[in-house]
Amino acid sequence: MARVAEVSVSTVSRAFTVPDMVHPQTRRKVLQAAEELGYQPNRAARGLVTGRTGNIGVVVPDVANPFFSAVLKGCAARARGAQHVVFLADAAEDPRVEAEMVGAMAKQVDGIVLCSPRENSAELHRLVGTSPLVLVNRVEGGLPAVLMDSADGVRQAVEHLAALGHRRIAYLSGPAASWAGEERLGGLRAAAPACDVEAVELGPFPPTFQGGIQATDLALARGVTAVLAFNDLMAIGVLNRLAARGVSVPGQMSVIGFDDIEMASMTTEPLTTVQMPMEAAGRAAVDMLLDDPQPTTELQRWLPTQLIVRSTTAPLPAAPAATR
Amino acid sequence: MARVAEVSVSTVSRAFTVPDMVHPQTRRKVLQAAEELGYQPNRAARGLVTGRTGNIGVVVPDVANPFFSAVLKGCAARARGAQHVVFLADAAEDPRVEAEMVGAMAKQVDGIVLCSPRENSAELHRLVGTSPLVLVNRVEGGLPAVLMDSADGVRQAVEHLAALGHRRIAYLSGPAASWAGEERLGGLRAAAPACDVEAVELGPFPPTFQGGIQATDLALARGVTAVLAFNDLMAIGVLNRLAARGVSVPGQMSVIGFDDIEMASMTTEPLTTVQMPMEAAGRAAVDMLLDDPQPTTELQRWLPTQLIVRSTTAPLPAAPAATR
DNA sequence: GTGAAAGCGCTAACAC
DNA sequence: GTGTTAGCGCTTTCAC
Repeated sequence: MARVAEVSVSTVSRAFTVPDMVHPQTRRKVLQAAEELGYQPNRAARGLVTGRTGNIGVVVPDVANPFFSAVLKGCAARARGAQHVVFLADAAEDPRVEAEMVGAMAKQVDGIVLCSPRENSAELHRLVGTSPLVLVNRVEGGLPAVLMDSADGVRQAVEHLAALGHRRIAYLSGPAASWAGEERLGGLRAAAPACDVEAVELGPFPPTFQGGIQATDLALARGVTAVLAFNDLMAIGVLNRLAARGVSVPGQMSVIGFDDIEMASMTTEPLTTVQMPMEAAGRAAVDMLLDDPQPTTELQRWLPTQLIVRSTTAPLPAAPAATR
Repeated sequence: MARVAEVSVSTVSRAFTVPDMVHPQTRRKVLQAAEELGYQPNRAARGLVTGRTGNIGVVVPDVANPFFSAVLKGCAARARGAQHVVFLADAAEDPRVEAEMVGAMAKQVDGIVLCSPRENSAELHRLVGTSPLVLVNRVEGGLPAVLMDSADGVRQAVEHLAALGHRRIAYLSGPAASWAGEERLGGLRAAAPACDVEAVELGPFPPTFQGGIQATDLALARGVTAVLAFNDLMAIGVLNRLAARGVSVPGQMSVIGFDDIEMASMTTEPLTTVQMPMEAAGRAAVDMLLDDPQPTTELQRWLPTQLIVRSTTAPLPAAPAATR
């Protein structure tokens, strides 16, 4: 390459890294030679000497889960904008694999985004030594993190239902160990009394379609007029089971989900849901990893959630006029 | 590291790459020191000298699309099994980005899996020089590829409908440029006459929920008794529109989708669909990239598709007994 | 079985 | 502005 362009290797290097430092004419010569040869600087070799690889790692529990693939998409988009490539690790929901993958990527990336890590506190802190880390959807000690304000989402949902006249609603919780789940529960316990509604906490249930089915019968037995599910998948299960049991939505029962996976708006009854900004979270995480020159910046970045009202929520027929 | 273990760097290297070549006792010493220091060989540096990076690249048009995230998951799983890590590129449905990403990854990977590449033939062949390539869901010149037998899937679907007594069915085509679409059309044109059914080709439509809505009215106007949609997303749109227009499924109209994205089985009417082995395709692609010592192996790997019959297809009420 | 030395492709001083 | 040189962390001859 250097030979073809008739310059030294350093000039080639400079032409790519600090273009203003080489004579415009020389630069042209180099770039043209590169074009002909299809030459591109070897990023791995570059990383070896600069210490910066131009790669960022992303670890998710399951790529096929739309929640995580959305985060991943956000990461990929921002990484590309910053001329970085992303290293993906699918941890298959296994904490050990998670740690192992972080190790494997560590030396090859400038930082790692860990989505909803399943590992325990100690293990997590051990990994920090390996490579800069940013957590998504989990808080842990003093580690930088991107969080979504689930608690506020719950508040919005509860206020919405209360305004519609509902006075007794069920919350269907997801996995017990989930950080987001804790947050939501907290939000619920704060919002319910404030809105003068009674919250019936049910669960934990698996955060799946089946979990929703299972939860529905319990909710029905408790005489609530509205249901707030841990996520959209569960909410869709609820919708299904309610239909099967002849309960009309939103006539007899209002239903709200969480996450807003795309398909939730496509069911026969478009689902009222609390939207989680997953792509934005991915982007924010990469941002924190990359343009954080001074580590004194805010350690946690909170992203707002937003209630999207669709056709599965409606006023209670017997509800008094909203004058109050 | 070498100092801590009190051996030379070469011995450390050997302890990791050719363990049998070092004295068991020395090996223990090295491994133990590595454990203490949390040392792991730098894969990038290793790649520099061996020429093998231990990375494989995967580029998809859109990670958030469940079809591609499934393929990606397959790739990631197999890569991990082969001690490789995957480089992900989300091309954002843009052919130029696709090419650019291939270039960026080329020197850093042992091979690249290109999923449903949007680029033209010439560009694709140009990229081959950069790095070993395996295509998924597209055939192109003499390039190695993993394909799913869509044509056969259509045959199964048509046979199924024919056996149920349907004699006039609509096929809702997706994007005109899609290779898989061409395949399916071919399968349709072969299977329909053979099964004595009349196929009404409609479209192209966008391969989305909306596309399905749009297509439904056309299909209804053509007096068909069954519909075969380009993919599940469209099929769900169809289901929706049919419900809105008061057409009962499967009573008055049978509906079949393609892909089997997970959610298709969760709608109120679980969708009959032709299942595409997306994860398997990802695994196969990585296999072809990695354990292909002799490039004379089969160039194309065909994966079977399978019709999953669920509740959106049923016999035509007026259907004659299947004696014929 | 182990060490010394060369070199993978690149960047970063340091000269000129 | 440009060339020379050292060296990033590793593997791989080639000695011993």
